Parts: sequence; structure tokens; C-alpha cells
Amino acid sequence: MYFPKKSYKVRVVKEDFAVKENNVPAGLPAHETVYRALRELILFGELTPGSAVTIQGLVDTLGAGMTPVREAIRRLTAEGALVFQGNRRVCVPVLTQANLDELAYARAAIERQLVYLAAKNITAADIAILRSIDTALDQSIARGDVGAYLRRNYEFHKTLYDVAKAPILAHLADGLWLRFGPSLRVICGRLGTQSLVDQHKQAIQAMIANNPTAAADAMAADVGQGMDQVTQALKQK
Amino acid sequence: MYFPKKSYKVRVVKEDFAVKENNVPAGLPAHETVYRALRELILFGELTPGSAVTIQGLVDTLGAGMTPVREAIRRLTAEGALVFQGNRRVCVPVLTQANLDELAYARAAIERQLVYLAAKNITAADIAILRSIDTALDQSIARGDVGAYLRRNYEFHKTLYDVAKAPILAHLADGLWLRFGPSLRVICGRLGTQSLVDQHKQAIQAMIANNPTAAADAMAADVGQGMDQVTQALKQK
DNA sequence: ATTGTCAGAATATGATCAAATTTTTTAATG
DNA sequence: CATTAAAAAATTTGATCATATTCTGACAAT
Repeated sequence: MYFPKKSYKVRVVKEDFAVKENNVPAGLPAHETVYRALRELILFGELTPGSAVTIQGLVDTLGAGMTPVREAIRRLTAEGALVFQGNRRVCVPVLTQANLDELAYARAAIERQLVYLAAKNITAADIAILRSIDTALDQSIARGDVGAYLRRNYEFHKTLYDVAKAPILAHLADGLWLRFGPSLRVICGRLGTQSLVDQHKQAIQAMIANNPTAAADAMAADVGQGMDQVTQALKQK
Repeated sequence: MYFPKKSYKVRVVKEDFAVKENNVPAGLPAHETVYRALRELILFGELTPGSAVTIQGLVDTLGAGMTPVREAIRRLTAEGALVFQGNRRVCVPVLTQANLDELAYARAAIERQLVYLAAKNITAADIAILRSIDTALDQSIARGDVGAYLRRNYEFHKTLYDVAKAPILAHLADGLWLRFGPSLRVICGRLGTQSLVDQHKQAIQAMIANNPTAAADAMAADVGQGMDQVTQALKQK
């Protein structure tokens, strides 16, 4: 006889102090949870370029099993957010100037098209959302809150990707964020939020004016500015 | 003092009998081997769009353990070569017309820059290699050998990526091949090699003439032609 | 149609073994 | 003796597998 519910309940009861404990699949599979956590660490956390990422370390930190951790690491390695170091170790990549040039080209090309498509689809409600994110972003800059700035900025771009309804291009763009995110984080942490500029308001204006090309140009310029900041900071180091 | 090389050598000699034993990783880790095998299956094998990919199936087929298979699948999912279907199933994605448009844009943009960079680096020896690949490619077409054509064509582009010395862009381009490879394969299998055209010779001429922009344009056109063929074939289905 | 049951596939864990690095020990030389 | 290079042990971490548990879709019975 087979009683899946029953046996599951028994298991939970047996460890019932652990109702929302770690190893009980709340809703998402563990490998997905670990992936998201590690992704956050890379984009916004303390995982700076050069940091070693160990399987055992994540097993301890996140309280997950080996297999899910392993899968999350492979996924992020495939996306370029982590690199193999020949021996079996994995770390957050350190970008060279040539790497940054590649990223700048790719980001400009992909982001331009995404914003072009987004501008053709965009609704008044979407614009309102973008505006509220941009306002929060400005406040983060004024407050000097680097972490909040990084998240808001990402959120702004990500919202446009959603509106574009181009899943492949959005996935590519997301992968590029993962690659230069750690470097951007370090730079901003060093320089603060004072020197930060963007083209978000120009892009919003162009979208309101129903001018996709102008919006695309604005965001391509925005991306270019961001990459330039990283490049400049890298030179001075 | 610490000399990793030395101690490594000693270790290898000590166990040198266990060269190709069963669960002893001969040269590459199992997860890497499985990844490459699965990648080949997707690019050139019988894994057509829509095919289901099961963990058990690969465990049986490739004679590997579950964990390495799992890792390979996650990697290829992150690269877009496979997709999750919400429930725990994984399959080779079926591309929509919109997807193909996204891919056409991304491939043209990335490939153009890669060829531009390659043309600036290229040596006479590289040109000779490209020519020999292109000759073999033409012979494959004449023979009507679809499998060989696909491999040669990939090899031609891949060689240019190497010459470009732009690892991030090359990785992106590689990921795009994985996405449209299965569709290309199906189309070629259906239509044969008769209608196949490319811009390889024009690109080679431009590189010999030391004209990176012309070479980049030629290969962007080549990519465009390829994507058009897939688009046309998809419409007729 | 709804519910219950089941087989099969996916998820996840911990154990085990192999590989890489650090630390310690040993030996040799000036 | 001190210094330093090599070897050996110890530690940490990665790779793999066997196994237990959970989930899903299909099918049968009402």
C-alpha cells in the first residue's frame, strides 16, 4: 500500500518541532532556493570578485545538502557568475579590462533591443511602476545607501525586460548582470553613491513620447555610463 | 614551504595502476563528461525540439551516476539548451517565431563583434585552418551529409571565436548555438543540404584584405541567412 | 466528474572515497 | 645552530554513489 500523505505527515510529526525547518520542502525545491540565495550573494552580497565559493561552505551557511548546492554552483558557473579554477575550486571571476569591453558591447547590444521592444509594449501602468522605482532609486542615492541603490537599479532594468516579453534576450541580459554585478558593487562601495548618474528619466520620457528608438538609445547610453564607471575605477586601483 | 606540483606528482605515481578503473575519474570529472555528451546530443544528436530529457534516461544511457547527470542538466538549463516545464520535467525547447527573432538579433550582434575582433587578430595559419574547414564543409554539402555539415559549420564559427580571444562573447555565442542548434538540425534533416548557402568565402576574403568591418558584415549576413532558413522552414510546417 | 491509488521519476541526504592544500616533520647544508 | 628544502602526515574540500523520501501524472473505481 502507498500512503504518500500519511508517510509525509509521520515524518513531519516525528520532527514536528521542525515544522518550517530547513530540509522540509516549503514550496520551492532546495536547489532552486540555494540558486536564488547564491545569486543574491553574488549580485548584492559580500561575494566580491576573487572570493572563493566552496560547496561545503554553502552547505554549512545555507543548511542545504550537497546535491542542491552543487547544482546551484553549476548553474551559476554556466551563467558566467562563477568560474572553475582548473583544480576543482570555484570562485567569483575577476574581470580584466578586455572582459569589461566585451561586457560593455554585449550589454549595450542586448539592452538596446530589449528596451526597444519594451517601449513598443509599454502601458501607463508600467510607466508608473518604473517611475516609482526610479524615485526610490534617487532616494537611495541621496541617502548614500549603496545596497539599496544596486537593488533598485537592477529592479528598474529588470522591469523593462519583463515588459519587453523577450525571454531569451532577457535571460542573456540577466546573465550579463551576474558577470559585472560584483565589480559594480565593489566600485560603488568604494566611491559611494555621489558620482552616480543614469539615463532613466530620459528613457521614460522617450517611452511616453512613444519613441522606441530614443528610449533604446537612452538606455544604451545608461549602460555605457555604468560600464565606464567600472572601467575608470578599475584603472585607478 | 609548500610545493603543490611536487606532492601531486608523487601521488600520481603511487597509484598509477588505477588508470582507467571504474569509478576512478580517468581524466575529466564525470559531470564534465556527461555535460559534453549531452551537449553533443543536443547540438548534433537525436534530441530534437520537444524531446523529453530524463535523469534516469541519461543515467542508463551514459552509465553515469545521478549527481553528475543532474549537474549537467542544470548547466544546460542555465544555458537555455533545455527548459524546465514547471513540474519537474525537462525538455529541449520548441522555438516560437518570436524566439527566433530574438535569437537572430542576438546572434547577429554578438557574432559581428566576435568576427570583427577575430579579423584584427587573425594570422595566415588561422586562415589556412578556416579554408580547410570550409572546403570540408562544401564537400559535406555536396555529399548531402547533414551531420557532417552541421559539425563543420559549427567548427568554422567556433574557430573564429577562438581567434577573437573574447571569452565572454564566445561563451554567449556558444549558448546561442545551443538554443537554435536543434531547430537547425531538424530543418536540415528535412530539406537536405541542397539549399544551403553561406558567406564564409566572403568573410575569408575580407580578413585577407585586412578589413575587419567587411568580415564582420559578411558573417552577420551569414548568420542572418541561417536564421532565415529556420524561420522559413518553421512557417511551412 | 471526483476521488483514491499506484508506478515511476525527481529530489535530497549522508556516507565514502579521491584530490588538493596546509601544516608538521625531517633532513641536509652552510 | 639556523636556515631552508623536501617529504610525510593531517586537514579540508570535491566527486560520486546508494538509498530514502517526495512528487506527479495516469488510471481505475466509484
